[in-house]
Amino acid sequence: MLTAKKEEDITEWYTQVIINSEFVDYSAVSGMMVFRPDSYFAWDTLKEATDAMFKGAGVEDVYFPLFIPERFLLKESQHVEGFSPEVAWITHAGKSELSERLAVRPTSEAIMYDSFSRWIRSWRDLPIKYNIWASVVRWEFKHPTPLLRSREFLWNEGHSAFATFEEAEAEREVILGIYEKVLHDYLALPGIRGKKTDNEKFAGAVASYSIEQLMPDGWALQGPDHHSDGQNFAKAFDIGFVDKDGSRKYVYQNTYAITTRELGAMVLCHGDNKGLVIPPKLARIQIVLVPIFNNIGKEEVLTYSRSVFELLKKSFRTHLDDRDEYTPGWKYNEWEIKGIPIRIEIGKREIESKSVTAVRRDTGKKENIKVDQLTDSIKSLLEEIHSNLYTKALKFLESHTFVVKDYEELKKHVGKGMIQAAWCGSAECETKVKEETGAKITNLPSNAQDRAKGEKCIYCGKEAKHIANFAKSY
RNA sequence: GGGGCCAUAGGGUAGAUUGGACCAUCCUACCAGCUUGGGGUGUUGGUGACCCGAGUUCAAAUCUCGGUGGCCCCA
Repeated sequence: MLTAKKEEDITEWYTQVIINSEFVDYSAVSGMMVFRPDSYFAWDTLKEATDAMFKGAGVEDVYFPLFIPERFLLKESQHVEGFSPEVAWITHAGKSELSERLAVRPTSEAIMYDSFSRWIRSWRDLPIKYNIWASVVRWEFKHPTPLLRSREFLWNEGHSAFATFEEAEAEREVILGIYEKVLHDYLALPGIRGKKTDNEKFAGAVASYSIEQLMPDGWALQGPDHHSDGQNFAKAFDIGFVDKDGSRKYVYQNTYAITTRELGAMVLCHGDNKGLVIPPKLARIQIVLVPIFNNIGKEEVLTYSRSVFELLKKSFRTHLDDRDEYTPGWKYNEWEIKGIPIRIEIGKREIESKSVTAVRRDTGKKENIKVDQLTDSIKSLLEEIHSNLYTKALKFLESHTFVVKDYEELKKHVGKGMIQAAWCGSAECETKVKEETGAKITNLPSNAQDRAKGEKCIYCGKEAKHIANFAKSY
């Protein structure tokens, strides 16, 4: 049972929902969590869908070691600086101390690029478009939250190498397009695509782009991202090739990722005071059948329920909840906490009218559906649920995106949503705003940049170069 | 990075100020049975816990120190 209300205490609500729904659990290791069947199914589905799109874009899956020799991690200075405070180290094997410490990967550049440097010889070896599905460990000292900030999380790590800067740049559109499609089609979540500022870019990158998402408490969460590494890593790891003209050049590289954090975003955005609301495509169980009987009509109801179950099972992930020890009302509540998209109630009335009663998780609306139209009706109902979830999330994002012209106005909206304001591009102004308001620049929204012309910086008043999206951020 | 609060069955709690009567309270969960069944049925019986280590004491869930873990606020 949930006691916290989402609109009153969202952090307590979040904890109660993910635990009580048996979505995830805490583990004995601080900051590290357990994916139970429902959350792992959702991730696995997301992963398979993303992977299929990657493969469509010519990306190949590989796997690299979990451990990275210390000397590799030290090769790119910004990279080291960014990650070293959070690295977990392997120092011993059994009782003997290792001659060189091994880092548990916080990200895989250092181990992958050592191989890249040996594999790439000629322009004919390029481009390389590799991806690994893996988990990484970042020993965060901020208070960990399951899915949103875990010390170990699952993700994809795309790593590409190109002969030219132009080719590398062209990849960004493809990958971010895939991520937006995954967010839209599977998680039913919108986002704001844009460039990160130099302060906020990935450690070692030349430029980072992200999809920023807005949570119901008015805070922003960084979603999937894509980084242009330029030749930084290529120079540090000596990834060179002989070009057509006979000269030796360094490759241009990109990296990109989507993580299990998205499941946290899904919980926050779609969930309600009854529990989780899982978008149909990510639901391990899409439809749950609850037979309603008393001792007299029991067999009849169960027989009818089983026939409906056999029918639905052919097209949907369906579960028949014929447990005898719980009442229908109890079952309704349980499946609602778990966020199952559709509940079907079957009792005497439904048998008489050769129908079922379907109840939507997202709206709670009940409707009677004749059995001979069941498969088609359920199919469109699931689609409706998905698009309703997306539309609601999009409306929330739109109604909580504030375009502001002066600093006082910006301050008023901090913590209440995305705040778009003109910015001169200086790190000083960015830092001052963050210090004074707590809001940072999440990114520079791609679709808003044409509005920067003629505007003045929200902080210093000098000529603006960008429209920046300010928000308090997870 | 700084400050504060907390730790008792699977979950939530009482017991602590005043160390003893506590083989530790209550709700929930779990197991067995009966009952019930269109929004968390009722009932009987049962299972299950004092975060870890050291100290003080005749006696520690309770006091002291250390550790570990969790939560909140500020940067």
